[in-house]
Amino acid sequence: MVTILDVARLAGVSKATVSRALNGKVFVREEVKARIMQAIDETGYKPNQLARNLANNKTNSVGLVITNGLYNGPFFSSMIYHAATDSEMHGRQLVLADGKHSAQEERDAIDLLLSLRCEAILIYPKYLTVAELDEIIDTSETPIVVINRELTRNRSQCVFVDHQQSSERMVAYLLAQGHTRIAFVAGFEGSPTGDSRLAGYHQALRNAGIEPDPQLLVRGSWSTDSGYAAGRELLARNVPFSCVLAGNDDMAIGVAKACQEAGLRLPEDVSLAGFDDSVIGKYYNPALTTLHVPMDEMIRHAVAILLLPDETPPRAHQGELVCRESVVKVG
Amino acid sequence: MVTILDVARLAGVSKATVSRALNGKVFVREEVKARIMQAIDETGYKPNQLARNLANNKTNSVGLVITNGLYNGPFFSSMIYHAATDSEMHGRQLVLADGKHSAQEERDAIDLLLSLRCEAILIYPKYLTVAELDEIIDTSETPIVVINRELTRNRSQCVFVDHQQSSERMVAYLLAQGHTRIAFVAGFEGSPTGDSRLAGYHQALRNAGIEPDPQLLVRGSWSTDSGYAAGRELLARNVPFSCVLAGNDDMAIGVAKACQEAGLRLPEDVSLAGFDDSVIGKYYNPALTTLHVPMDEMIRHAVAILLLPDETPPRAHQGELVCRESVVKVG
DNA sequence: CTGTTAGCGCATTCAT
DNA sequence: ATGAATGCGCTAACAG
Repeated sequence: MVTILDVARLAGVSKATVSRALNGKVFVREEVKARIMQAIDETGYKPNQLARNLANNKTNSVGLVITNGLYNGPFFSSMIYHAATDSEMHGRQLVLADGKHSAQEERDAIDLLLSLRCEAILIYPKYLTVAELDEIIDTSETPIVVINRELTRNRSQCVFVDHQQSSERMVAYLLAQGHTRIAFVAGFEGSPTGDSRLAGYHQALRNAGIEPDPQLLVRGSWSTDSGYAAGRELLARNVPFSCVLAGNDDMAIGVAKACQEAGLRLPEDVSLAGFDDSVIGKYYNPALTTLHVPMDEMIRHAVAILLLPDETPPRAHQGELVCRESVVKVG
Repeated sequence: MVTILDVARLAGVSKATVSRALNGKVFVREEVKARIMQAIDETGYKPNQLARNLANNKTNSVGLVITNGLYNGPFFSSMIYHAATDSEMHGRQLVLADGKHSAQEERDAIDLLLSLRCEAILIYPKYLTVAELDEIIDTSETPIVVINRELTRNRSQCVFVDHQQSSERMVAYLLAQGHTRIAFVAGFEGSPTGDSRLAGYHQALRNAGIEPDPQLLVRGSWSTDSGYAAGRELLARNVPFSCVLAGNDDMAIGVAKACQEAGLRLPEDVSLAGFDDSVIGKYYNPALTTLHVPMDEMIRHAVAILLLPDETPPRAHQGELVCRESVVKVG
């Protein structure tokens, strides 16, 4: 491996001068600089970022922890996209770490990023609880921001939308369209996002004086496949409903498939809605009514909190109802 | 920052002993080890991976270069997913770098990963040509594997499928269904993948004695939005066709939207097919006929070439025709 | 403006 | 089995 010393010798200067010529903070005679550049060319020298980082005690990188199984699918791909874009905008490199399948592994992923000396860490938790996250942030010297959880103590270290309220708004809209028998495809049992959306569904129904029918509740696990399975389960129960609200768009599209296989037409026979506003919903036939989650805005905010803490006040993010063709008026 | 020295002092041993206790290659008395572990606990010591990497001259990481604008969308999300999974399977960490918007920036991304001392690099090129990639690989000491290009010299350093042949098979199938007026939505001008698929389309038509009609060719840029625009453009030309083949599934779904808006029913009035076999195609209504690209298999192979070069013979990857509902027989 | 010296935190000789 | 010394490649004082 060719090091800075090789370049220095070839150029007939000291290591320090090469370093200075490269980093440009201190002036180096043009003539010397030229010799150095030529030596770099000849040797094919590439600075060792590792050594540089160690000497500077900084890495210019931000870490992102998400559960591997979730990279797939439009939601997380959009998240990685924005995390990478925004990091680079601040001159930082994004490093991914896998939260895998347990709270412990999510901790391990954070530790890995910490040991890599990332300047800041972004986490979209799946298993770690709010209490655990608060604890981790309390004891961490490097800034950590949590996406999609409302923390108790470190309220400025998180970005999120109010899923329950969003869900209430969605259900209120469905009710306003005349639907009273609204089925709900929940997410994972224990998923805070899923639970909040479910709670919003229940709340909105009760606000309208409707007692939720447990027969109208099925569970999926966020994927399109699971939505399809949930849809079939719902249909097999043979209970009447005029509308299905799925915990996210992916599942909604799975439900649509199940309905169509059963000979139901969308939206004539059954209305359908989801959450997240993923790209496909816009192009699906019928175009999917959904609740937009401003991922771009949230990630931009999260990265700003990490990297420019003084200039970044906490602020709320709002979901937005997107009405398209998949929901029709009834009654 | 708590270092190995703090731990050593607290445990009343030398840095070397702590290091040994941690790495486990050399035996350390159980009793001493216990003291060290306790000291680690008390101090909250986290090894500095940077320093460790520098001392070891290895990083346990593999880099992935792709163009940022492409992270989005199911195709690349699946790629990142598999790259991360397979890397971790080999005990390596995935580091993303952005190829941005030019060949130079793709080079820069590689250089960044090189300077980070990644052990190996994976690149899904967009701007760099085969000749340039061959040149880069020739002069690089760290292994580089190119995804989705057939290299000229470094034939064992790339994984790809034959897009032209796949496309020919697809078009042959469409012809066999009785379609003779088949429109084609190409990708970027100059995209090797897009050009190969287009070439396959032309070849298959000529094989069947049909002269390609330029009126049936439109261009998109891989995104669903661009497919929609291309679809509208095609319809505006007012030329007859019974089938549209899009350069990828995303664009196919955009085309579908355009057709439906024009009052055409799928697949009764127009058949539709794509490439890639993205998740949504399976659930789309009608389910999309497509050509499966074995991304999982290709990435697994690529990572194996990088990390286990001796055990990994080069081999061809095959696309596979997936016939679903969006294409119907005519005539 | 440039050379010399001293670390950054850790792993790894060589001693003992 | 453990300690002391050395070096990984680079940057940052400190001199001149």
